[in-house]
Amino acid sequence: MRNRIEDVAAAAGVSMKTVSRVLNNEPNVRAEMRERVMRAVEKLQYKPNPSARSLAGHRSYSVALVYNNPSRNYLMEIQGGMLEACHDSGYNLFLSPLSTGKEKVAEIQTLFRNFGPDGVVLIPPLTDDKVVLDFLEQRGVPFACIAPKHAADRIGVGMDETTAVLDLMAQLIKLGHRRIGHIKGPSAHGASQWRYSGYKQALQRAGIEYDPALVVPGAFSFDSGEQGANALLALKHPPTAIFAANDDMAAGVIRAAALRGLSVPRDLSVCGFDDTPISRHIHPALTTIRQPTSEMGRMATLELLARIKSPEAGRMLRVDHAVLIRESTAAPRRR
Amino acid sequence: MRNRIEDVAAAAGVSMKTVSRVLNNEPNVRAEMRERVMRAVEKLQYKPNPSARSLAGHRSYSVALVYNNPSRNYLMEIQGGMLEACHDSGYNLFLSPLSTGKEKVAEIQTLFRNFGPDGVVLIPPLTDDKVVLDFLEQRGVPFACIAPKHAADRIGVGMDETTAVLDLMAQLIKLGHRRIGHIKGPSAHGASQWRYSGYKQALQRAGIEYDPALVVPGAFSFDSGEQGANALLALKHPPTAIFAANDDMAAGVIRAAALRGLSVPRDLSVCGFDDTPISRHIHPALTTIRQPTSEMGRMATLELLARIKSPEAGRMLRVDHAVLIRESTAAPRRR
DNA sequence: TTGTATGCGTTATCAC
DNA sequence: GTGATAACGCATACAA
Repeated sequence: MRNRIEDVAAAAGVSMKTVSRVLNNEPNVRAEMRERVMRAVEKLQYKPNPSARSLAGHRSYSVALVYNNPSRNYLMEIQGGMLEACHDSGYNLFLSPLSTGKEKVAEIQTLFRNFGPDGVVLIPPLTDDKVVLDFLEQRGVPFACIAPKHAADRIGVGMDETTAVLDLMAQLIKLGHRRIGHIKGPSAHGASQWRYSGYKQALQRAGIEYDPALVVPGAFSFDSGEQGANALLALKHPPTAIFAANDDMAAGVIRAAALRGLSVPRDLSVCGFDDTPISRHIHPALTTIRQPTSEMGRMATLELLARIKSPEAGRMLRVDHAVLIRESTAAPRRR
Repeated sequence: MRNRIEDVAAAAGVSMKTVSRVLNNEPNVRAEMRERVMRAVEKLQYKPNPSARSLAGHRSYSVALVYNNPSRNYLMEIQGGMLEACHDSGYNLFLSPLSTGKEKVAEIQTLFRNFGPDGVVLIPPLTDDKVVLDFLEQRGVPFACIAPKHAADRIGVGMDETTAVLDLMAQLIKLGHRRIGHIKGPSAHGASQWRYSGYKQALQRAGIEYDPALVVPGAFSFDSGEQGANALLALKHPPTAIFAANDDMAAGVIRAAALRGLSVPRDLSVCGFDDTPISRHIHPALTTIRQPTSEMGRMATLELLARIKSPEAGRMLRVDHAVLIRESTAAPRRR
C-alpha cells in the first residue's frame, strides 16, 4: 500500500504530529525539522490520503460550483478557471447543477448532506437567489460570487460592465449611429441591469433621446436575440445598430438580419458582450466586449479558499474589460 | 453533528454491520431486518459519510473524466451526461484535464496518487493513447471509452459514424453534387478515419471517382476549417459541396465562403458533423449529423460503474445517428 | 518546540 | 444470518 504519515515520521525520525505540522504549514516547528520532514516526504513520495484527511479534519478539501441554467460557454470558462485554482491549491471541484424551480433548496441540501464542500462559488443568477443565499449564510458556508447584483459584504469578482458598455456605445455613436436598439438580458442577472444602464447613460452623454421602443427584452439565448431583432427591425423607424446584451443574442440578431436580406454591417451594425467563441465563428465576426471569464472563475476560487482558511480574508475583486472591434460594426448607411 | 451508522443501528436495534450490509445491498440479511433498518435510515435521514466510506472501504466512489484538448462543446456534453449518471448512482465526478505532451503520464499518476478514482472515462483522442491505456491497464483501473478507434475488448459507447456519413453524403449526391470536397479531422481520432471512410465509400457507391485534390487535412478547429475551405475553393475546379468532418470546421467553411463572396447554399453546399450549438447559430444553419453526445457520456459512465462493481460486466454500446438537413445544402448551381 | 493518545465514521475480519 | 472489534490514515486535544 502507499506510504502513510507514520512512515514519513519514522523515516524522518520525528513524530506523526510534526509531519502533520509541516504538511499543513503550521507554526511552531524548527526549520531544521521542517527540512528533515520535507526530505522524507520527497523520498517516500508521500501524498496524504484525502479521505483520511477529511474524516479526521472535518473538512472535505473541496469546493462546489453551484449553477443554474447559464450558457454552456460561460459555465465552461468559469469551470476551467476554478479547476486551475483548485488544482494549484490541492482542492477538489464539485459540479452542482441546480434546477430552476423550488426544488433547488432540496438539491443544495443534498449537496451538503452528501459531500459537504468547504465552500461554494456562485454564478448568476444564483448569486442573487435569496433562497440559496439564505441557506448558505444560515449554514455558515463560505461562498464567493461572480458578478453578483449586490456586491456589498460579498467576496468574489466582478467587472465594471456599465463602463464597458459605455466604451462600446461610444464607438457606435462615433461611427454616426443615433438610433441604437438594445436587447436586454433577463432581469435576474445583474449583468442585464448594468448593460442596460450603460446603454442609457451612453445615449444621454451623447445627447440622444432615449426611445423605449428601441429596447426589447431578451433571455441571453440565441432565439431570444433573433426574436428581439425581428421586433426591432419591424419598427417603422428601425435602428441602424443593435447592442445585444450578450454574444448569443447578438448572433441571433445577425441571423435575423440575414433572413431579412440585410447586410451586416452595411445595413445594420451589431454588437454583443462576452467574447464567447461564437463571436469569432459567425460571419461577420462580432464586435463585443471581452470579459476574462476563466480568470474570474480562478480569482473567485482563490478568494473563496482564502476565506475558508481565515474568516477575515477574501475580497471583492474587479477585472478589466476590453472592447473588441471586429466586423459587425460600421458607419450607418446614409439615407 | 449528523447521524452516524451507529445511531441507525441503535434505532433499528441491530448491529452496525447489519446496517452496513443493508446499505450496500449485501446478501445474508433477512427481509425483516432490511425493512427495519431502512425505516431507521428514513427516520434519521441518515446519509453515509463519504470520507469514512472511502477510508474504510478502499474505494473513492468517484470516477474521472480524463480528457485532452477536445472541443469545449463536446466536453460539456459528455460531462453533462456523466454528471447525470454519477448523480443517480451516488458517485462523484472528477475532471482531469491532461496536457498533450509527455507530461501526461505524470499528470495521470498524480490524479491517482491524489484522488484514486475507482474508474475512468476516456474520450478521443485519449481513447487510443498508448501511454494512458498502458498506465490504466497495468494499474488495473476499470475504464470506459467513448468513440475509441479500437473498440475490441473495450467497454463504452460508440456510433456507426461511417454509416452516418454515408447517409449524409447520399443526400448531397441526390441533390446532384459530384465534386464534393472533404476536410478531414486529425488522424489521432477514430472519428476522422470513419468520416473519411464514409466519404470515400459514398463516392464509390455513386460511381464518382475519388479525387485526392478534394480532400484536405483539418484539426477539428474553426480556423482549420476556414483554411481547408480556402484551399479547396482556390482549386481550378472547386467543389460544389464541402463535407467538413465536424461542425466547427464547417462553420469555418461558411465563413471562408462568405469572405469570398460565395453564397451558401446557392454557390456552395456545406455540411458538418456533431450538431453542436454553433450549427444552429450560424447563418445559414448547418446540415449536419446529430450525435447524442450527452447520452453517450451517460451510457459510458453506466457501463463503467457496472464494471467497477463486477469485472465481468460492462459492454461496448452503440447509439444511433440522425441526419439533420438544414439550410446549408442545396442542389449545385448549373454551370 | 515536540510527542502521545484518542477519535473521525465506515468497512472488513472473524467469530458466533 | 448476525454481531463485536479491529483496521483505514490522518488531525487534534493535551501533555511533556
